[in-house]
Amino acid sequence: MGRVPCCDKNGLKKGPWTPEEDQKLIDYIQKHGHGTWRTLPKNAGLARCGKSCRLRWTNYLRPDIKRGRFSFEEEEAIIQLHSVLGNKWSEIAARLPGRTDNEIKNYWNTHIRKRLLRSGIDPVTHRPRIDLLNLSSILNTVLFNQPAQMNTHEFLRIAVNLLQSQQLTSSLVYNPVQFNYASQWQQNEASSCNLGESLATPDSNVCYTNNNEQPISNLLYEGSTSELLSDNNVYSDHDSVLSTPVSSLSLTNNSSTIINSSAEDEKDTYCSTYFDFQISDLLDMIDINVLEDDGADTNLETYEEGDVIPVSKVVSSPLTKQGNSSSSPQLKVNKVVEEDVVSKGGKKKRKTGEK
DNA sequence: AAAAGCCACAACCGCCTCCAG
DNA sequence: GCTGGAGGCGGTTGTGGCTTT
Repeated sequence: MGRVPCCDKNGLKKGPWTPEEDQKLIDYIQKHGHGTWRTLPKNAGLARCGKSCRLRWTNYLRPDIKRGRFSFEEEEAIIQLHSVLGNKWSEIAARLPGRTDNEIKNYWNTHIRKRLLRSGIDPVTHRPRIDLLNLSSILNTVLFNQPAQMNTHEFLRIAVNLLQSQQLTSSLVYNPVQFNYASQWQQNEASSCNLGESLATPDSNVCYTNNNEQPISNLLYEGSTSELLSDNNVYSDHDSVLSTPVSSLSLTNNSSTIINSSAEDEKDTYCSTYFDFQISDLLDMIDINVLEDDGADTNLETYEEGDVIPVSKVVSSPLTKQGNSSSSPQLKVNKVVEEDVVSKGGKKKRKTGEK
């Protein structure tokens, strides 16, 4: 009773496939089909087990496999499908023609998952991470019980989470779609920017740059969702996207965007900056301005990374606010977000985008 | 130039379900 | 109805290649 074992593990080759082995497998399947994988290796003259042949074919050699970088649409689909299906890679792959479950799984683990984590999103639940949200209570404790000092990183980490936790549902930061426009931007070589629904924030929430002049919707090219952006009151200081690589950030209590400018020849920098825009990244890269007393710009003090900020002083007075913003507390980040160039292999190159 | 660090991904491992025997 | 192999699937790891030091 029972069947012949799939393969005798003794003497069967393991490890990377050689071009010769690949060609044997391709030739055999093109002529005969794969049939039963158990018998295929012997018939094809391969010293591999059937399972290894099946994986090699389905994950790599199959002619309908789409190789190369995941597109914006594919990345968006993966995130959305994962939020519904979880780690059902085969089901996700079934909805992405030409992509294998293995490829999607790898892409998730090496790219998307890390980005979600860095932005405070639990990659399993697609919701804000509880451990980060709890920082708001820590901040309250600091404020009301023991005025203390902490460095820039600690302060920002707490303050940002406090502000965001007040408006979870509409917060860009907690919407995984935030990555979409980064990818879109990169895909189109800085010629378009799809901010997506996640930027559709209430009218009262305003993001500003140093020189509020142009709505950021003016910067958008094809693929933009202008109808969602028209009331967002997100501004930049130039009117052309090609000459306005965005490289700094403003935060409000429930919306955010990247704002600033640099030279046209820095399009790649622009892309990279967008691509890696994360709140948590910013904490390592920025200066902040804090109003001393009544909100007047002249009273701004600039803190450098690593500086110690008296938290009680900062939060007891209004955080930086400009223009016709709402009365919500704001934290204004004036300085540069460094680009984070993703390299092929090896460490990431991190250059300063500071002008 | 060499060593170390790091990343991406192909491939393997082990478990589960299905179904032939 | 039971057994155990095939196929499918998700998790994990090994390794080549690139960057940094």
